[in-house]
Amino acid sequence: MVSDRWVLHVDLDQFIAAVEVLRRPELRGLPVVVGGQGDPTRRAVVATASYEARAFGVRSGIPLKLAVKRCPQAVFLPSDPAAYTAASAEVMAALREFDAVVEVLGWDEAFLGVTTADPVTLAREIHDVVLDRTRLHCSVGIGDNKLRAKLATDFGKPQGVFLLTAENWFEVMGERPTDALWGIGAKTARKLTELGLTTVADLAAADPDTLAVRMGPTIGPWLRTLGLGAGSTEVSGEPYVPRSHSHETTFQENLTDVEDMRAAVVELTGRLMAEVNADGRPVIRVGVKARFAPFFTQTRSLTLAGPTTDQADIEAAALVALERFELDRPVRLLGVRAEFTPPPEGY
DNA sequence: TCTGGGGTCCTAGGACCC
DNA sequence: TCTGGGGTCCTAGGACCC
Repeated sequence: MVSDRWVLHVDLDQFIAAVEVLRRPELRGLPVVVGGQGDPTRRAVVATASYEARAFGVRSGIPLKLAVKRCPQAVFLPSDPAAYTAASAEVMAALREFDAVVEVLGWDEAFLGVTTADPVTLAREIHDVVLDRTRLHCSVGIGDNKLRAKLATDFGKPQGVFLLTAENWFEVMGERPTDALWGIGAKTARKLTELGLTTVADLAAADPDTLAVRMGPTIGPWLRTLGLGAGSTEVSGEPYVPRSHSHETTFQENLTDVEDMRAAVVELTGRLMAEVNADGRPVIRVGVKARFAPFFTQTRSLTLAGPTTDQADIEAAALVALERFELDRPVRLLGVRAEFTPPPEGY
């Protein structure tokens, strides 16, 4: 019999830009670029660009300095995480109105595990309810597993619905490059090309043992399952248990004075402790990240003598890690990370 | 043009122990 | 004498995602 269980992937359209336009209606229809402090002369990258700005080649992740070159008339706005968190909560509340298991993936996306004979109609209802409750548009991907649902969403954008299953997998995805898959980026795609695997269909037909030798015993065979469109169907509504927290900052001017670096690490640790204390779980490991000029990143980390939430212990560990770098080079970024004890099995 | 910030998971080498 | 094998922990780095 045909199962009526489906995975839906809901993804808000240009979420951050859309939230900004909601509170500044005069910006509707204009190229809007959100990122950093909203100052395109500073070191920062684009968080989200409106569709109007994307038409000029402005995309997430590019430096603001490049964005302003490509689209000088764009409106640049500072990133306001609190506003996006609040809007996200409204979206997730709207999704929970449905008879579905909701697994939140980020500010602007979630999986829904549903049972229905008509997933397309349900997907349209989800769009309409989210729009009604939040005035934000979304797209919905429908799949017979999470991977296919996630990939389907992009074909539905904007404001659309797309269905991707075992039935149409190779028709839709077969001739696309491997990095169209969720989990394959530029580096892996290049390695696969060296193995003669350029398309999703190539990857699906590849020898798992060859992949294991070249890509690793776990990742190699897993890559082939991606090519086949296989994936988990388990949508979990369990509350998320973070494995770590971190804070990092890129300096507008590189630091060269070690005392300034120590002060930055102490400041970052202080901010980190606010979240550690909010979580109330002990820290077992502390790491420091340094990015040296021109753009070279290293990490140093250490396991604490025992699990602790003591700020002095954690700060001391961060400073020990900092001293393990060669600090006679200009530093453009410092970060501090705290790792918690792993959650018990089942999370 | 000069490259953010917050995360997750995997790999691999060396230390250490039996 | 110059040589094992397995298991686990620690650490650094890589890749990916939003």
